[in-house]
Amino acid sequence: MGIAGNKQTLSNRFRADYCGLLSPARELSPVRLAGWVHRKRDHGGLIFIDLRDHTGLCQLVIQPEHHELFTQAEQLHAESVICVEGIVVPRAEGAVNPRLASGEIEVMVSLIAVESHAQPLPFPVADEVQTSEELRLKYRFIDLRREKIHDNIIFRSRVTAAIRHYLEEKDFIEIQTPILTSSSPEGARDFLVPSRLHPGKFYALPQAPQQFKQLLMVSGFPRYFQIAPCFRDEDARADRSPGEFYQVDMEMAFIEQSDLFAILEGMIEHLTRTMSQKCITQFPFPRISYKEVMNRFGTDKPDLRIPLEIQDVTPLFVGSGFKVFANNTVAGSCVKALVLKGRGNESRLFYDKAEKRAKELGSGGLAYIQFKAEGPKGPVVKFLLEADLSTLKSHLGLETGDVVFFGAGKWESTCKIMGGMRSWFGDLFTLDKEELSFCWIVDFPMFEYNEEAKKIDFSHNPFSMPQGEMEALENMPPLDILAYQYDIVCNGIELSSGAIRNHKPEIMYKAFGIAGYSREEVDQRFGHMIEAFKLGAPPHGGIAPGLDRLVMILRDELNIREVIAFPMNQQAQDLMMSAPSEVTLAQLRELHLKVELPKKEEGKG
RNA sequence: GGAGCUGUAGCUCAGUUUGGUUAGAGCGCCUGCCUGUCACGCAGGAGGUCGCGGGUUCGAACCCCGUCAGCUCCGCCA
Repeated sequence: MGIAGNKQTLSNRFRADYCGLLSPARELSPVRLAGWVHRKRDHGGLIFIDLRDHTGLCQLVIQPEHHELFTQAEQLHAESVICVEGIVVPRAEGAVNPRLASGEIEVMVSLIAVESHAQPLPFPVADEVQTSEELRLKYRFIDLRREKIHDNIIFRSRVTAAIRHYLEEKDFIEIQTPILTSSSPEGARDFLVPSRLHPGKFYALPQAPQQFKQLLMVSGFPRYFQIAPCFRDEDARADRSPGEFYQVDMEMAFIEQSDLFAILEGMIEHLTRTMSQKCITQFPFPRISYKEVMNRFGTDKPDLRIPLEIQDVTPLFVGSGFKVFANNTVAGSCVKALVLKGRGNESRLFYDKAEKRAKELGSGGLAYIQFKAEGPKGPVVKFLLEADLSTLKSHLGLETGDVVFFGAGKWESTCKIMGGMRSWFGDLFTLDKEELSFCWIVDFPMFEYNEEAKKIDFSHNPFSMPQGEMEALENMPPLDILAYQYDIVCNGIELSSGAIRNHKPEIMYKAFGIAGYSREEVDQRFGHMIEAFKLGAPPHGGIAPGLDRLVMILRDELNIREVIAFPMNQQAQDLMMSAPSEVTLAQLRELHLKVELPKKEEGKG
C-alpha cells in the first residue's frame, strides 16, 4: 500500500497505530494494530504474520511461550481480520527487510482478537496474479484490497481533491445539477427512467450537464465546475466505460477560447507536477487545426510521441501512369504517403501484415515501395516511371533502406486509414510513458455533408459558435465555416471536447437553418435554451475533461476499469450487484410499464 | 449488429498441432513435521461434468457444428 497518507490519528479500542507507519522511532513502545492477515509463515515453533492495513504491511511475531496465543495464530487464515497488541522491537541485523517500509522493526504480539475469520478466498490478495476480469468484478471488494488498484482509487481521490482545490482557487463554483432530467434529442442513446406520477412519461439521465451549465452562465455564475456523472447508453471500449463515467465539467462566462486553454493548461500542469513524475512535452500545449491534424496524423486524437508523419503526395501523381493514384488527384480526394525510415528490407511478412491491417481499417489495399540497394521494389513500382520515382524520393526525403506506404481515395477516409497505419506502426517505436504529449485540436468544421441523407449536418455540437459569427454564416460556403470547437488530446487519448457556445439566438436560428431546421423546429426542440438566450445571456464556453481517462493517463493504466471502484463489464452489467436485473410485476405496474421481449427465432441458427 | 482471441482443479496455467489406459504442474485447501522467515521449508492427502449441447469415431479435453460467457477491435459514442 504505497500511497496512503500518514495523518492517521484515530486511537480507539481497535487500534492506535498503523502498520505502514511503524519505524524504529517507536522501538519498545506498546502498539495496538488492526488489519488483514496478508501472509502467514508458520515455523512450528515461531509464527510470522504480515499484517496489512490501509497504510501498508508490518511483520508480527508470535512466540510459542503463550500457548493460547500461539494456537490462535496457528489457526489464522489469510485475509482474516485481527486486532493485536504488542511491543515494537528492532529486527536483528540481517533480519531487516528493505522491501518493507516498516522493515526495520517487527511487533512482538501479546494479544490477538479475531474480528473476522476469512474462508478461503476465490483468488489471492497477497499474490497479485493475473485473475480473470469476471472474477475480479464479481468479487470487486476483494480485488480492491490489492495494492495496485487500491492505490489507484486513493490516487483518484487525491486527483479530485486537487482539482477541487485548484478550481476553487480560481473562483470556480461547484454546483450539482439534476440526475433525473429530460431526454435530449441529440447525441448518444439515453437511459430512461419511468415516471410513477406521470404515466407514460420518462425522465432521462443526463449524458452531460450541458444545458444546465450553460443556463448557469445565464444565471450569472461566472465560473462553474462539477465532478459530474454522465450517462450514455453506448457500447464499451478499453478507455470508455459503458453506461456511466465522470467528467470534470466546467463552464465560464465572458471568455474566449484562449482564456479557457490557459486555465485548463494550468490545471493539468498543476496536476501533473504535484501528482506524478511525468513530464509534459510542450507548454503551452500545441494547437493543431482539424485539417492539419488529419493531414499529418490521420486522426483527431494523435499520439504525438510516435515519430511518424503522413505526407501529401497528391500533386506528384497528376496524370501518373498508375491510374489508381492518378484518379485520386481530383478535388476531395488525395494520395498520402507514410515513410518508415530503415524498414525497406523487412521480410515479405512485414509488408503483408501491414496490408492486412490496412484492409481491416477499410482500405482496398496498401501500396508500398521498398528502396533497396538493388533498386526500388514493390507491387506498384512497375506502374511508375523512373522520373516519378526520383521526384518521390526527393519530395519525401527517401533514402536507400527506407519504405514508403501509400493510401489513395477520398480525403477523410484516406487520412483515417493512414492514421490507423501510423498508430499501428507506432508499436515499432518505444514511447516514453513518462512523457505526456498534450495538444489542442482546434478549428473543427461547423458543418459536414451527410452522404446518406444528402444534406448538411452539424459536425459537432450545434450550440458551438461559428467562427466569424453571422457574417460567416451568411457569406461563406457552409462546409468552409469553422467553429470555436476544440478537443484536448494526450498521448492518443481524447480527454475532452469543448466549445465557445453560441449565445445569440439569431445566429442559432441561422446555423440551424443551414442544417435544414426551420425556426419552428428549433423552438420546438431547443425552445428553453433559445428562450433563455433571449433573456440576457453572456458569451460563454467550457470543456469537460474525462476524470476516468485523466486518472488512467496519470497512472499508466490501459483499461478504464482499473481506475473505477465498481465498474461494469463490457456488456454494461455489474457482476457484483447483478445489475441490470428483473423487477417485480408490482413495481412495473406502479410505473405503468409492460415488458414485451423480442421473440427468439425458432429453429436453426 | 459484425470480427478476433480466450474458456481444463478454488486461482494461474500445461496438455489440443498428430484422438488412445487412471487429465498434469505451481499456488491455495486438509493432515503431520519445522524457532528467524518475509513468495519460509519438508512429507503426505483431498480436490475435475476439460464452459454447455449435439455430431463424427471402436474411442473425444483434443476433430466438426451449434451455443453461452469474458476480453479486445469495428460499428456506436463528447
